[in-house]
Amino acid sequence: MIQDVGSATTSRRARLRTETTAEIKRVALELMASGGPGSITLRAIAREMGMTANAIYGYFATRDDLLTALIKDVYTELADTLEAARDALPEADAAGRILAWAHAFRDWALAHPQGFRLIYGDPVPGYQAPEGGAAPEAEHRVCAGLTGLAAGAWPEASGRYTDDSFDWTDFDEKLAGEVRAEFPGLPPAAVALALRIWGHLHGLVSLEVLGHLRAQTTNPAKLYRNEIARLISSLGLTPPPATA
Amino acid sequence: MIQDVGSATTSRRARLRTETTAEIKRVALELMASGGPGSITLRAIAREMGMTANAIYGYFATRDDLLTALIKDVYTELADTLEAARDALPEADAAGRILAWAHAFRDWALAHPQGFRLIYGDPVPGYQAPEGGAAPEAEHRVCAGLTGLAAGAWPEASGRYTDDSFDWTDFDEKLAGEVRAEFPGLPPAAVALALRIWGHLHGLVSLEVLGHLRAQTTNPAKLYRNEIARLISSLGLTPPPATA
DNA sequence: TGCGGTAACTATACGGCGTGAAGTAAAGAT
DNA sequence: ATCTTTACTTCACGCCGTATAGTTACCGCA
Repeated sequence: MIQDVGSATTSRRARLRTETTAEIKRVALELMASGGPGSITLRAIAREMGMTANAIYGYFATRDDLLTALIKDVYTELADTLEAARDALPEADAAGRILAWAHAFRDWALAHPQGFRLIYGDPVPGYQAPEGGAAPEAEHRVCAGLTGLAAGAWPEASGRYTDDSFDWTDFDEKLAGEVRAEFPGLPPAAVALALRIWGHLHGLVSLEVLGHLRAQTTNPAKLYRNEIARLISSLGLTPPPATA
Repeated sequence: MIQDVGSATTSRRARLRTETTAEIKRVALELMASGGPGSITLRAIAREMGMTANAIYGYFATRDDLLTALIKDVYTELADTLEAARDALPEADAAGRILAWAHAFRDWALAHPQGFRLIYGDPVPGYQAPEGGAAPEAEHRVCAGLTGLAAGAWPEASGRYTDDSFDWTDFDEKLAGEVRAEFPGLPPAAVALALRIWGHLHGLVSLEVLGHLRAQTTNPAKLYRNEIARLISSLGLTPPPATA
């Protein structure tokens, strides 16, 4: 059973440490999946791992630190999923990419409702997000990805947004810089469009996942499809034929 | 100091009971306003009232029951606010009513962020909403109010929604019944429109209030105004001139 | 006027929570 | 072989919701 499993560059200690950290997060996500973000508890995690709750303090300074790490991981996974769905279609297919992104978003949220709550809901009792949100990086990626979608649609859509009076100073400096570097010539109105798209998608999905739509419609999927089709149309693109 | 303050129909006991119930809720809302929904605690309420935590069990069977009552109250207050803002303008001014409703929604959310979290966020640790949401009635009112807005815009907007394939069975039976009674001739596509409008507004406002927009835009108000203007335009109505 | 019922409230207790302080045993470094 | 660091446990504190039992004060009725 004695064998060399680790690389030579990391010590055995560091390896064990990494593995234990990963296990803590894995167990925490399991608890969340079965009981919601509120059931992420140091004591429950420790119980599951055959440890004492205080042992976790060797890996995370506080429960909120653990939650922050989890939020970052889950949010990053969401961003990966969305970008993968978008990049499965050619850049030229602007409408298809928006459609793919939007459905990937809803599908992910329905498949991981507790993860969605963790990211977008009020997470847990007294959790306070550390300065400017827990996962600004992933949030930024999502926003930049949406701006990419808007940029793809801009040739057709720009004519409908000439009366917008947005300015680069209306947006986060870092975000604006990235967008201007990646899409030269794209006006600030396109970023506003991206954020509005985010609002549309997030609004319907969060209402659905958090249960506020259940009492109104029996067919949230149809509502969402309709929303996306109208969104694509409003950009001057051709929506795909409706499917049941 | 001895005087008759209550009405003859309610006993002194019942009066005190009502007052105490109201005080519990009032203190709970104060705690929420200062520390978020998570700091609504039976013990904290009792402390504030100079009582024992267990005394509250005489008024609410459980902490979740209290939370449910609070959600209902706050949601009802929101619905009142929205309807009042809408009804301040004549029915003929469809665009103005949508505008008023939308801004009342955001203004309320920004003025009562903790109330917004209570209603729309994941409320508190282990809170489980009792069968179909805590405040189905207020939720219904909001939805019906939005449908009223859609109905007001329908003469101008209907032409853009002829290709929608919504059916009355796509919506909650009770909601559909009310809508058909109040707005005869209004097609189910108008209810879908109302829900989509809700999604738009809720999406941007919840992103802003829950802090997910802060890292992207420095001017969420402008973004929201733009969203509403485009929404009104997309209905074939004339948006009001933009103001700073 | 007095008595019985009941409503309102307290006292005590249990288990669970995050977290701090102190101690222990094993692993690594020298 | 000794010293240091790491991983972990034990104990403790003050929070939490809530169950059970006991106490007090008021109300209606004789």
